[in-house]
Amino acid sequence: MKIPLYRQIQASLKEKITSGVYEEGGLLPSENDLCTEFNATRMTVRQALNELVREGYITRQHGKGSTVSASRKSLGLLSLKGWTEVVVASDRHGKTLVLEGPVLKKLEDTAFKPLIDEEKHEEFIFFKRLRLVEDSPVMYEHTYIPNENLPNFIEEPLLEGSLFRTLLIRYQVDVQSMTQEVRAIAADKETANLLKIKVKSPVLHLLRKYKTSIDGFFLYSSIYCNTEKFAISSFN
Amino acid sequence: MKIPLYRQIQASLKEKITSGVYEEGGLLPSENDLCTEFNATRMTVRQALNELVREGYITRQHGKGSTVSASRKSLGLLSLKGWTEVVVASDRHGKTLVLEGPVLKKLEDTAFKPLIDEEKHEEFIFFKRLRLVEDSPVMYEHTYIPNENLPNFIEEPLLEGSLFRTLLIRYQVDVQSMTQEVRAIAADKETANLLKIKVKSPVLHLLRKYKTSIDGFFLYSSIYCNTEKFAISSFN
DNA sequence: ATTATTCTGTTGTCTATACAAGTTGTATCA
DNA sequence: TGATACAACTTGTATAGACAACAGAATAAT
Repeated sequence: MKIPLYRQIQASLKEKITSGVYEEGGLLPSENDLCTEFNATRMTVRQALNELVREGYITRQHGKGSTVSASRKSLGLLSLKGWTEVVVASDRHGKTLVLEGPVLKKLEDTAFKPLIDEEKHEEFIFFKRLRLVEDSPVMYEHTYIPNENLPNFIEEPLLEGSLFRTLLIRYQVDVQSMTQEVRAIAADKETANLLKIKVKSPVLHLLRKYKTSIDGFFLYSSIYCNTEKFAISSFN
Repeated sequence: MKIPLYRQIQASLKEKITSGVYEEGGLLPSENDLCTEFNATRMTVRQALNELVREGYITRQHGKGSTVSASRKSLGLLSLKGWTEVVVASDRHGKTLVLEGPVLKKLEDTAFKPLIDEEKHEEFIFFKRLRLVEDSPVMYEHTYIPNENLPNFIEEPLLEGSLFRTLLIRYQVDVQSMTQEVRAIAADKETANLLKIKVKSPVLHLLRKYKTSIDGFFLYSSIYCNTEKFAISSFN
C-alpha cells in the first residue's frame, strides 16, 4: 500500500471536515501548522489543500487562511443551490429516503453503457433514494456499486445515512471525482410521482460515474432532478 | 508586470493549443523541455500544466506525457458529447451563427441577478448566437460582456468566429473559470423554433458567469440546449 | 480620537534538487 | 524467433528554503 502523503493528508482533513471537527465557515489550521502535524513540507500540504479546493470542501484566501465551505457538498462539484441556505437558516436538514434498500442486482440500465469501460463487474449493490429539501422532493437517484470487497455492506445501515461517508469510514474508499452526462428529459410516470410534478414535466437527468481512491472501483448513479425550486449549480 | 510566471506559461500553452500549434491528440513538449523554454522550474511548469488539466485542455499520463484534449472545449468544463467524434470523423465543423450581432444593451434579463454581485456595469455588449452540430441546432446562447476597455469590439468581427479567442488575442483577456446554474425547463416558442423542437419540449438551461484574468471583468451567458441528440458532459 | 505605520501571521509564487514509478523502445539472451 | 532485461525517456511525489503579497491587529504619529 503506497498511498501518497498528500492523499493521506487530504483524506484526513476531509474526514475531519465531514465529521464536524472543523466547523463550517471556520478556519483550518495554517499550512505551517499542518506541516508540523503531518510532518510534511508546505508544498505537500498545499497539494492536499488544493485538492480539497477542487473538490469544493474549502476555500482559500490570500493572507487569511483556508475556510471550510458552508455546504458539505457530496462531491464538491454539483450542489443544490439553496440547499445551504435552507439547511443553515433552519435546522431542517435535507432528508434522504431509501426507497429500495441495498440489494444485489445486475446493471441492466442501458443508459450506463457509454460510461462503463470494462464490463468485468457481474453484480452491483443497488439503491433507490429520494432526496428532499424542506420536505419537497428534488432528486430521485439510482445508485450502482460494484459488489467487491465490501463485506456486510448490505446488512448494515449507512453511517448517518451517507453513502460516501460509509464508504470512507468503513471501507477506506474515498470518492474523489466524477464524470457525468447531463440531459433535459420529460419525466416519466414513476419519476413524476416521486418528485411530485406532472408527467412529462422537464427534469434534469444526470448520469454519473464516480472515481474513487481504489483503482478500478467506480460508482454509478442515475439522477432525476426537479429544478423548479432549486437549480443545480457547478463551479470551476 | 505582476502576472505570475505559471499564468504566463499557462496562457502561452493555451494559445498554442487553441491556435493549432499543438495538434489535438498530440503530445506537448515534456516538462523539462518547457522548463528550458520558459526558463522556469518543473514545479512552476507543472502548476501551469495542472491548471490546463483543470480547464480541460490537456490530459496527462504518468510516464508518457501531456496530451492535447481532443475537443477544444470552450471552457473545459462542459462540452457537447459527440462534438468531438462528429467533428473529427467528418471535416464538418460545428457551426456558429450570429443571429443578433454585437450591440450595446443594458442587462435587463432578471435571471442573471443572482449571479451578479455588483451592478456597477451600465452597458453590455450583447450577442445572440446559435450553435449547430452537423447542421442540427443544439445551443441557443445570449451573451453579455461589460463594455469596458474593449475598443472597436463591436465594429470588428470575431477572430475565427470565436469570442474567447478574440478576447485573448486582441484584448489579452483570458477566460479562466466559470460558475453556472443548470435547470431543465420547457422550451418557449422562440427557443423551440430555433432549436427545431416542439414548444414545451424539455431543454437544458445554463446560466453562466465566466471569470477572466482581468479582475472584476466577468462574462455572462444564458444558454438553451437541445439534448436530444447530444448530451452535455462535465468532468472532475 | 483619528489616521498612518509597523508588525505578525497567513497564503502565493518560485527555485533547486532528489528519488520513485510508469512507458516505451532497444539490446541481449535463450 | 521470442521472451527478458535494460536504458532512456516521461510524469509523480517530496524535501528545504526563500521572498512576495495580502489581511488584520497592534502601535505610533498626527
